[in-house]
Amino acid sequence: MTQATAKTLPDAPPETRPDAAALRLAGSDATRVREAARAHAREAPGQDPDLPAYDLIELFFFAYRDFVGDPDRILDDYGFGRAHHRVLHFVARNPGLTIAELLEILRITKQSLNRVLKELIEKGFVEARPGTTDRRQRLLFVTEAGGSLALRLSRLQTQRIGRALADIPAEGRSAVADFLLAMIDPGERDAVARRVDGPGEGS
Amino acid sequence: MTQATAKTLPDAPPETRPDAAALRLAGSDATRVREAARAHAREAPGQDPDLPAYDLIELFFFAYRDFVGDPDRILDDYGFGRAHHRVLHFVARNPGLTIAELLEILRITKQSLNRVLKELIEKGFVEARPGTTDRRQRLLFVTEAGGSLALRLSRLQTQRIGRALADIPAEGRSAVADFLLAMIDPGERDAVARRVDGPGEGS
DNA sequence: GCCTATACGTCAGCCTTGTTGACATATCTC
DNA sequence: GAGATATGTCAACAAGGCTGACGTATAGGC
Repeated sequence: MTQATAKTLPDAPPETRPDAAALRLAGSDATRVREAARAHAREAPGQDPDLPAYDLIELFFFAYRDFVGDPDRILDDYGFGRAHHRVLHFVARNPGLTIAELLEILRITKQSLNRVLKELIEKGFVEARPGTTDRRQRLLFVTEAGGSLALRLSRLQTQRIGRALADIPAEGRSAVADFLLAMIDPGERDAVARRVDGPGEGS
Repeated sequence: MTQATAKTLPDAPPETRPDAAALRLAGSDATRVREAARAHAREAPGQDPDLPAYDLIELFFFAYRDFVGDPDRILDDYGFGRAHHRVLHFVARNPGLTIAELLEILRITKQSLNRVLKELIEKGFVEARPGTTDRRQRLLFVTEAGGSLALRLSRLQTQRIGRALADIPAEGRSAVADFLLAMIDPGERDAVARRVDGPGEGS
């Protein structure tokens, strides 16, 4: 997981690439240009696609890396990876989830899902029961152990989020949530929004 | 394989588990409790670790997935993956970057790095030159093609970010940046902040 | 001018987690 | 009863992490 992007320095087109030293020790001219571009980018963030939002791109990258890093360490003790985490999380959050629904959420193949799901079941963290109305389906639930682990991992991540939000005023906090939601593909935004707040019930 | 390292998996007594139907069709009592908890979580997001911030956890997950999904499609045409993207990005952003520095940023092993870096060099997207002061080092630069690709990918991601920020007021935007920065491990926050705005120069 | 530490490359093998393709089984629906 | 659907499974493969071991060139201290 994990990823980033790229860039050509606005003031340094690659073909004109000066020497290494020259680039690194770029004089005050280049510095001034860069400063101006940066200031502009701050006013109209992402509005001008010619000025990539390098700051947010990289912040997002590093933030996400640390965000998933917390659980990773714990999962390791159980012999689980991120894939297990995702499955465990969504099953915990959506009791009675169907295989098909889970595949839809995770967007992986059933073979990939089955590998980790099988392990979660064998180790007693997840349980599958035949559907009541449609007995071909397998409804997924976390066991007590699974629920505890899922909760523990969620709390870990929640703590990091809590620390990050601590110094942010209320309006800023909703801006963060709005931003994250708006980063999602428009087509699935609604589905995610619905799933995110209150999966247990239509409410 | 998956072995629970030196750990006795806490057994999950299936008998304690409530029935599937009971869980899914939880009555209005449960619904009311859930509503209350959700409202509370909105006021004090992440402050109470007993109430996981499920919304932000999941939003972050889905947002990041779509965020890296854009470049993925393009990279595919070049036979590159996310690993290539990361390398290309940081080399483009930090001309003259050293192998050691890149390893530091990416936090992967040199063997992993070398695999993708070699491909990027062979395909003419990245170039390595011996260091001037220390000739053991290899200073990395993007070629013209590399710069273009990097820029193209950054613009793609910038567009998504721009759309996401479009409806967010100025204060909210800085809150987003603050949030992302604060999500990063405190220890490396400074290093990232420095790298993020203006890697070319100490400025 | 050595000698050691450092920067980097490389070979070999392993793991996780994703993929495709083909096929099996149970159950639902018409 | 026939066909669609939900799921499981076998086999093979790829990307991108990892460890361990070892090789080479250069820097730097003495």
